[in-house]
Amino acid sequence: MRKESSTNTLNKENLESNCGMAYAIGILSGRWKLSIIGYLLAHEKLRYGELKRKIEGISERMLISQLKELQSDRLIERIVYPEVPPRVEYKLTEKGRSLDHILTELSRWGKRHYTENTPANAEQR
Amino acid sequence: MRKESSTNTLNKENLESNCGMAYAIGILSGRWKLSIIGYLLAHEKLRYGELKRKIEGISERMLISQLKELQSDRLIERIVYPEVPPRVEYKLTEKGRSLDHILTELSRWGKRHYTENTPANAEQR
DNA sequence: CAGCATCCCTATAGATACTG
DNA sequence: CAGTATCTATAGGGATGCTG
Repeated sequence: MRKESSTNTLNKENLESNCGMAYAIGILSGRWKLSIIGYLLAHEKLRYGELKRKIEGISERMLISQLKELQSDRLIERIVYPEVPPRVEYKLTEKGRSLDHILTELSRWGKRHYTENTPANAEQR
Repeated sequence: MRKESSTNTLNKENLESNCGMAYAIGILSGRWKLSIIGYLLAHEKLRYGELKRKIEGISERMLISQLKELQSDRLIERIVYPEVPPRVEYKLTEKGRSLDHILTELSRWGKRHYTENTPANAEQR
């Protein structure tokens, strides 16, 4: 797994029996990662600034760190154009794109269950 | 979405276009949720103490809170037996179990890509 | 046994200002 | 434009002790 991605971890036992899952989840569950992936699934290529504008609410710090993690996990690719007003584009890698199917299914699952959402113990908190 | 689950959020724009996904991810990305779901997929029914022992490393505080969230999202069901040494069992709901397929695929995806893991910029940090 | 309350520490992420 | 650097607040989560 990543060094200390911290948002989502599975313990050792589960890692052993379920490392694929742990890996997938570890990779996918940063605060904004799925936003980014989602936009890149829709738009093919996006510049840093475009992402920043689309994911309004995210700080530059977060955007960069999430992009770096995604890149380091080889889900996205960073393309630098050596121009004078610098230009950087991000796009999904083959690996990143290969998530499309699963994410679509997950999204479908979500849609299917989103409506029937009657929390059991909503009164808590 | 949940009130302030905070671990994983999608912003408004993305929520609109992708609310199913956001819902799914919001539900699934607590610190230990997938551990719990994983064990319940494997074991059908587990008592509080069993979970605590299996997910060694989790604190009671966390276990309870994750269980509550899962329950409140109707992924798991809490069954209380009115006995004198109290007994509580947790099991997946139909909804929870319906994730099996996707989680299996995700796990498979993870396994497939786990090995070919050569981080692009591992030297960062 | 199952779970809640409290204290407290640390990592995470927000804001802001700066650079190649 | 595309990031970095720093500073700080907050809250997530660990440890501990208590209760029905």
